[in-house]
Amino acid sequence: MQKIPQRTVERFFRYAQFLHTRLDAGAENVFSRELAAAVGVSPEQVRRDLMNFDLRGTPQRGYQIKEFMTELYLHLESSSLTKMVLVGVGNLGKAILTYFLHRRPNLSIVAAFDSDQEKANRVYAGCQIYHASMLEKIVAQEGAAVGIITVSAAAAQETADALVKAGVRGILNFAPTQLKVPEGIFLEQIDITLSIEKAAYFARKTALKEHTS
Amino acid sequence: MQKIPQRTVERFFRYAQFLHTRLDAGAENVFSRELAAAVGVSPEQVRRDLMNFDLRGTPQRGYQIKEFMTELYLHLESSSLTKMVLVGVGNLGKAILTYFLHRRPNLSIVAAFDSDQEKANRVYAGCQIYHASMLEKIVAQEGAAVGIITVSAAAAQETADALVKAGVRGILNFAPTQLKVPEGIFLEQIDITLSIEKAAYFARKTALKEHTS
DNA sequence: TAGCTTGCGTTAATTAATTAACATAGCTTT
DNA sequence: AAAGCTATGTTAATTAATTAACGCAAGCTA
Repeated sequence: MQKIPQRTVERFFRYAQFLHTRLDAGAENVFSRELAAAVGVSPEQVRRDLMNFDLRGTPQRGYQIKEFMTELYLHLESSSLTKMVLVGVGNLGKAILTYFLHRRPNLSIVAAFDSDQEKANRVYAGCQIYHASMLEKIVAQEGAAVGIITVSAAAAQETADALVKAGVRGILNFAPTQLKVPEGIFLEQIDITLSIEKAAYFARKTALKEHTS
Repeated sequence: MQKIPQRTVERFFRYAQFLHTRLDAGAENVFSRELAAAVGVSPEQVRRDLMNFDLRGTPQRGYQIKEFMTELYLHLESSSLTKMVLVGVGNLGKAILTYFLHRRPNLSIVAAFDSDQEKANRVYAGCQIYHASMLEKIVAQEGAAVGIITVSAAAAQETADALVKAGVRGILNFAPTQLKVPEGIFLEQIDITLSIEKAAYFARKTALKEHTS
């Protein structure tokens, strides 16, 4: 199986999401241009992505949605359960716990951690919260594959180190710091503040363009 | 002034963040390799980015941090205040309001909106919450440039339409749907669920690689 | 059944972005 | 003051990703 670039994988998940709604709506077939419109890319890009699959479409009908989804799930390996943990039960952490609760059947946040003794030994959104000192033990015990970091920037690196040490293979970092992780560990950074700043920047630029044109 | 690609702008903000900490630590100069390590890119990339600036460094000293920051702020236009609004005061919306409160001096969330009558006419994290029906009026009145969408996927598009109609030029969308906005409006999508799925996917891939190697 | 339409599948071209390479100028050292 | 070291500034090369182009097969129409 060939390695698929990150951007393409993202689009795969979006295709899957859209196909799900189409299937619920009773549709059996779908065209590349519909997928393109739903995901915000060009039809050519969709067809290009589909070269990764063993899937044939036809003119007039497009692709069979069921076949398409079978192929997608095969590649995305969504059939197996992936366990995740969350570290840092602040506002953002709580939001993610609530938001993500039972949203995806094959993904589960099996434990949360916080360094605050007050927050530990409680249950939030159906998720058990432990004290941070228990992190390595429980992550290893559960065999969690992904760690979600929602602690402060100052504590993010040591949290990441602990997660890696405990055996996770992927990290999703919401703290506004660039983390260092060993080779082979997947790292995704989501810096909300940075995104807001970026949006503000380009919004201003747009304003400027209107004035100068 | 030449147009700067989105990726580069992101790095600029990260440079700014790092330089701020260095300046606080009493440093006066900085090398490209230090910036590179802090931001997670190569030193060549840093120097390449700096070609956008009118800034000279020297061997042995690197770049003068103060000059660097002056140049950065000039390009990022961080001196002017940008007003933003947030729509959807759920868990995520509250997290962002709290998280972002006074974090950046030149960015301000001036109002929040929710379709729930219960939530309206209250103040959360120092931010006035209005009923959604007030959106267009207040956005236009305040001259907000950026809208942050933290409503459900179903309500996201109509929210975006209303924001655009009211005059915002940039939108940051946290709802898991691809939005359509007119040409010239900046759109940034942050799909947390998608990112989590992606992290799970690559974490599994990494695991697989270890078995087969 | 012949011709026409339509949208797929693939190859090619273009564009963007990253990485590498290297000449240059400033500082240090002796 | 000359030689050597160091990290910059820039150009070139490479790589990745998107966009365009177009032949082709499937089904519809008459």
